[in-house]
Amino acid sequence: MKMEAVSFVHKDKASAARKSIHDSDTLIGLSETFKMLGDITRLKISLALSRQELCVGDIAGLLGLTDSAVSHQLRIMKTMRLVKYRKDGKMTYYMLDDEHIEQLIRLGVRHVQED
Amino acid sequence: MKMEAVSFVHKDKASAARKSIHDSDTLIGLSETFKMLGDITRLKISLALSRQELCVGDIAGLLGLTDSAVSHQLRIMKTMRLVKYRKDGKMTYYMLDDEHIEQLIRLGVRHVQED
DNA sequence: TGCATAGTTGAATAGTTGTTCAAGTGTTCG
DNA sequence: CGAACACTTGAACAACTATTCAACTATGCA
Repeated sequence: MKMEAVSFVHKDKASAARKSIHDSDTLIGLSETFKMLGDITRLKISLALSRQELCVGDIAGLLGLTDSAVSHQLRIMKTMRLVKYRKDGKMTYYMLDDEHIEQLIRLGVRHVQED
Repeated sequence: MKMEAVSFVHKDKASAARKSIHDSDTLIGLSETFKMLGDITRLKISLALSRQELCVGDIAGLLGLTDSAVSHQLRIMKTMRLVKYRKDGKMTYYMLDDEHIEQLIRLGVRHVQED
């Protein structure tokens, strides 16, 4: 017989756990940041830009993708503030927008390579 | 006139960038790790488990999901080594498998909350 | 043994996402 | 101006993925 819609086996643990979960906005931002790095193309782009700015064509050549595919991803990464850009004549140079991204990748590498 | 299939505007920068890109296995592992945290349900589960172990039903109750949905995600997280578990009678208690995950989330929060 | 509880699993479905292709913008240079 | 270059954009398609539902296993308890 259930007296409530949601029954917990461990009410105490559950309420402690609830405190660990951030507000909805932070949560959505967090998952979107991880989603950005969860795609292998965007991850490669992030790594390629970790040492220097690059133009779209160079990224495409480097990763074996079309300019269009790269441009689409860069647009997403731009709106998510992973990259910023500067224009110089015909060229658009992209660079990482945030030092956290590099730290996230470095920490991720440790997770993957240990064990 | 193109003399090669792939032409770079900046050959020097491109070759420098190439060095920043990890081997294929690391890259795949990395993107899969980020993909795990990129889903908001798995992210919430990770956060819920960041302070204590929980059973499937409590996670489901906490997050407003069915046991089944949680179980499916936990299976994926288990194979990706994000969580481990112990069985005690009817119950299965899940916990985080790696301290890197918590660090990744903390770093991600900084990225999201700082402008 | 029988029944409730706790969780797992497989199939199906609905939604999301990454790439491609074709067409477009804006800039440089002769 | 006109052609070439360096992207950008929108639509369409294929692939992937998260949840649901129903059926199933396994344990505990009366």
